[in-house]
Amino acid sequence: MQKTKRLPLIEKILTETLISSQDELLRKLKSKGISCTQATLSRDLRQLGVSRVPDGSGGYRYSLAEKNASPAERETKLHIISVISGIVEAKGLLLVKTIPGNASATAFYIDNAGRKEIAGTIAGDDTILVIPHDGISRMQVHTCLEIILPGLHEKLKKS
Amino acid sequence: MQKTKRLPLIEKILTETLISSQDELLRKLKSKGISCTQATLSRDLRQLGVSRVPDGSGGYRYSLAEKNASPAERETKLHIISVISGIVEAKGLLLVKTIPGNASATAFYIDNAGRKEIAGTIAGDDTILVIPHDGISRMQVHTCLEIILPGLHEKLKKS
DNA sequence: TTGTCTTTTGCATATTTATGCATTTTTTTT
DNA sequence: AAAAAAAATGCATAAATATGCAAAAGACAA
Repeated sequence: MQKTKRLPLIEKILTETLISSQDELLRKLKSKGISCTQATLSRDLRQLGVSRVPDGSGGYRYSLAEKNASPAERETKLHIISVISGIVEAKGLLLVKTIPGNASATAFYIDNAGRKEIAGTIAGDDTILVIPHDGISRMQVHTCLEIILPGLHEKLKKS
Repeated sequence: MQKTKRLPLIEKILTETLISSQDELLRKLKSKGISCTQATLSRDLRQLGVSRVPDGSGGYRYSLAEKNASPAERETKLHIISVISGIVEAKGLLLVKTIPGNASATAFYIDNAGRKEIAGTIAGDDTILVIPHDGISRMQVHTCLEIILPGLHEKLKKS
């Protein structure tokens, strides 16, 4: 399944390059070894929350919401990612492990992302319990976290 | 020419209502007495810098850049508008009059809008000189200012 | 493993959005 | 005021994007 590779790559491309159509993105992806159809991209972009904004000179560009985020916010995100040591699943819930003392800041960050997939979080000292809403699948939670904190899924401990 | 009424109305509608397609916006406009075609709307939205963003539940919505702006920023805009007493044209340039002492803050605001139509501004105590780039028509400058500070054109002193 | 259920994906196509061109309206110049 | 230039707009259509449906791939439980 390509999606777990594709989404992060799309995010990366969008931050590094000026993309103005899905076909253009499609070609960029292919040149990096990932190929799919425009239909799939359309769905990916929606899932990633990517918006299409006028570029001010007659064209359009695709833009990650982050672009509008302040440098401080981007900083925070990187910090949060660096502080997470692993993810494990148990009882249909998700446990995010951080280095000691960082759980509550991380939980706060996740809460504030405002994703409707997540009902809430409970943080100890180095562990966060992420509670998904009813009807949200494990897969949806993963994708959701991947959107909030790209690259996170690589820290998933398989059971 | 409807455009001077249409653009501000579009902005108003977008801040008040959730719009998810140009046709929907078209109908809303018609219900408020302004009618045009989808083609015109497409051009308007581009000019206003309106972007189309995933709404997080499978659909899309049109969003003014402002939506992403902080409340403080919106506050500032309202304040700036309230402080402008009039606009006059002279020698192909634009003079914006403010209440005394407010010119430089206003000029700063205009500069920071980052519009390419405007080369720069010079502020005194209660007057700002707005200098458009070569090749930018009076009309373009007006529209540009209308985008930065909606409602402004009503303060234009006819010559 | 086998069958069941969920997710991902492509294909074909519907829907939506953008645009070239011609026309009308507005602005600017003479 | 008349002529010339620029801008706005609609129409028809091109281009881009989204989506229903079916097939394939993967996850999961028994």
